[in-house]
Amino acid sequence: MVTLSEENYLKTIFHLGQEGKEAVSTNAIAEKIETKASSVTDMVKKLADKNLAHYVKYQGVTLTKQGRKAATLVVRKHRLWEVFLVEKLNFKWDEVHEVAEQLEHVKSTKLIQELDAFLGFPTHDPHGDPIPDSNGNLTPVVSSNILDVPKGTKGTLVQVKDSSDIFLQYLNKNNLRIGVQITVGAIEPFDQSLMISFEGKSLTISKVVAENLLIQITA
Amino acid sequence: MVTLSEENYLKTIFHLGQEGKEAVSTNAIAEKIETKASSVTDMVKKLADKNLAHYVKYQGVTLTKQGRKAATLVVRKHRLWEVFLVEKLNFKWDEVHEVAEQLEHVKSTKLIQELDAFLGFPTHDPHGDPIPDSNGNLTPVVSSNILDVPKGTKGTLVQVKDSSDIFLQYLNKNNLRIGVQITVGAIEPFDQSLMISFEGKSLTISKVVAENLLIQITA
DNA sequence: AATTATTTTTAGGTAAGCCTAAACTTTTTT
DNA sequence: AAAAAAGTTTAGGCTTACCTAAAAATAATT
Repeated sequence: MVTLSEENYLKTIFHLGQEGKEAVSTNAIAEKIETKASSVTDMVKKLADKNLAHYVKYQGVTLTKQGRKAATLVVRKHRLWEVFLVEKLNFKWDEVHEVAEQLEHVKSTKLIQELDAFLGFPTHDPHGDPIPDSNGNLTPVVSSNILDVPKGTKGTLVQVKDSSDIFLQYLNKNNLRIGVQITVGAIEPFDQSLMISFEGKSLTISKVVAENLLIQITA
Repeated sequence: MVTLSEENYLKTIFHLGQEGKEAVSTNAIAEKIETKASSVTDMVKKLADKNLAHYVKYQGVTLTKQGRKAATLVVRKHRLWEVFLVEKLNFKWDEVHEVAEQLEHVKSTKLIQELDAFLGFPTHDPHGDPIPDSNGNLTPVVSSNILDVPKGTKGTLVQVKDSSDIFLQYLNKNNLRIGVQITVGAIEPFDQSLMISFEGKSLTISKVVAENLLIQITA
């Protein structure tokens, strides 16, 4: 059995170490989970004992195959619940996180299967993040960072990297939603701020904002 | 803050002491929650400290106004989730309990409000139990035990008292569902088994079964 | 009413998951 | 390459929610 707390650690290691393959430091986990490094050391030993993680003292943690599967299944549940909250219960994309954090730990295979079907087998959550399948496999979104494409590129906003309330609220205010057609404009050399246009309007976004927008090139 | 464990105790005290008004013994709680009496004593002291229960040593527990409200809100969530599982996710009424036990502890006012609306403000769960409103108020089902009405009485099956999987599966097998029109027949004096007819067929049910069926008299 | 049986509480302990403070590694800087 | 800084682990504690065994109170029986 994987406890609620263990699930949160697995998920965090997965997210921090690009799908759990790269070693993640104790401190990084501690910061994300808002706990102390010493607590992380304790837990990581436990995960290693249970064959969910590889752990070498002072060298960081990676997930085992088993650990990665457990992690993706939590991610799957989290993202399916997010879709449910937005599509069925009128939540805004900046309101779903906290509730999905709780719902993701509910244990029932039937529940998640039926939820998936009820939602029409969605492939992405409200932030454009891909939903792992029931085996825990995950197809990465093919997309480009809006800062890396040449001026004049047109594309669809498919994913936002930062899912914090505050960033999503900024996007709301500016009508930037998943699915909008964006034309990339010029980068200001001084501060790397970027001009984009969509839905007939133009908008200048800072470098920090631009770094978090991923588009799928259409033309 | 009320912990998950506290919520389970509150709910149990509520159910065992007819809406929490009647004193409930330590042992009764222990049995229901599948724990030891000594653990119950510990917890009940904690609930009293938090002003959620009245507790007099050796005399059992009742809920305070505050405790009763907390309990009914958990019951409300439990029953709304049961409706969701049956109506939207194709669960059978004998499959919902375990999952609803987990979902009932998710904390989010918006979630439960929106879920209620999404389900069309249901008044009863799949077993016919009334759903408390958002203030925790609960309208009891007006109904009669099928054993207490005279031969020839017609009524609608509105509630089943036992919600255990095994009992519900027995009802499934015999096509007894909430809503069926039942005509009450004769009681066998020897073992108090009871003849009922519905949907054109007759069925003899044991006393134990009959005790758990509540009908609303229609004629 | 006294004894026995049952129920309940108290006392002392355990595991999970967290904490602080001190010790130890690794990395960075000089 | 030594010293300082940063990161990590160990040691020892705390709290929650359990447990067992023994003591105390209530209820049932004779």
